[in-house]
Amino acid sequence: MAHENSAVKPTEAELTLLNVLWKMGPATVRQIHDVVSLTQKTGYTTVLKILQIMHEKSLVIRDESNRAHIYATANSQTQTQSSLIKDLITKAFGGSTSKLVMRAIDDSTSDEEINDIRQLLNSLEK
Amino acid sequence: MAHENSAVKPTEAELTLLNVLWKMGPATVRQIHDVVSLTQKTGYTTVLKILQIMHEKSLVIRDESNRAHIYATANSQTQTQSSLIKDLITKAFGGSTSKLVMRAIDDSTSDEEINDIRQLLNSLEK
DNA sequence: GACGAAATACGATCATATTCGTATTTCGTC
DNA sequence: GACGAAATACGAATATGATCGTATTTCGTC
Repeated sequence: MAHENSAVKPTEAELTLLNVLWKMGPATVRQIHDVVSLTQKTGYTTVLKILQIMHEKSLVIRDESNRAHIYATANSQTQTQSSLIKDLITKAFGGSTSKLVMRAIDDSTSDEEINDIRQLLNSLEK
Repeated sequence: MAHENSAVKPTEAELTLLNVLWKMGPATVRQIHDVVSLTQKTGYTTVLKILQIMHEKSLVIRDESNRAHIYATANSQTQTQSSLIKDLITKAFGGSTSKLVMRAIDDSTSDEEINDIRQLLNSLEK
């Protein structure tokens, strides 16, 4: 059976906030804005508005029991990453996961990263 | 020195047309529209307009020597794929290529694809 | 219970993407 | 060189995303 939310692809601004939430865990708008402000000049109400929209889309959940609502991601980082990769594979790699992986690896990856990847592959072997 | 076009990220509609051009090679608007029409109900002038915008953005080049202009991609499929992957790695994987690769591989890949990937890794070994 | 700080809610503005209708241009054929 | 088919050019309408100003609400403190 399909998930109701699996089709919702976050926009760029939304993804920025999801990244913050994945790093911090549940947080208030104020806390999220403080972090975002370190790297961007985005207004407080802009962050608030985007979070409200994300709530409508069920990209985040929120605890309204206190005055300052506490936001948290509705889906795990892993789920969202998978969804975004899947989308890219479909739209730019003709549906081929291996083509995406090969392109990613070809594009300058450090020896350390190559090792990480090889170990994962070995662990998949029967 | 930087490439003037390396920063231009195609939109979704644009990527659809790039896919057609990569498959067909240089083509007229008519030819591109015919292919797109197989899977979508998009008007001829819509395809034309998007190609014109892509030309302004230098995502495509065109030969205007004949009445029906012939469009071709400005960048290779590989370059564009790399650019899109890089963008996703930055925005959703904290800049880690190996994390993206691991996620892609974890997400249900066929045995055949796993073998393709492993062979690529072996070829990278010294 | 009034005040004020800090929060949310709301709505307007601006930017970009997408779509397509209509106008104009081009060129082969008669 | 006029005609018509088929192309491009142009502009408008619509949708979505991003931003922020202002209004309203909330709640602790006096």
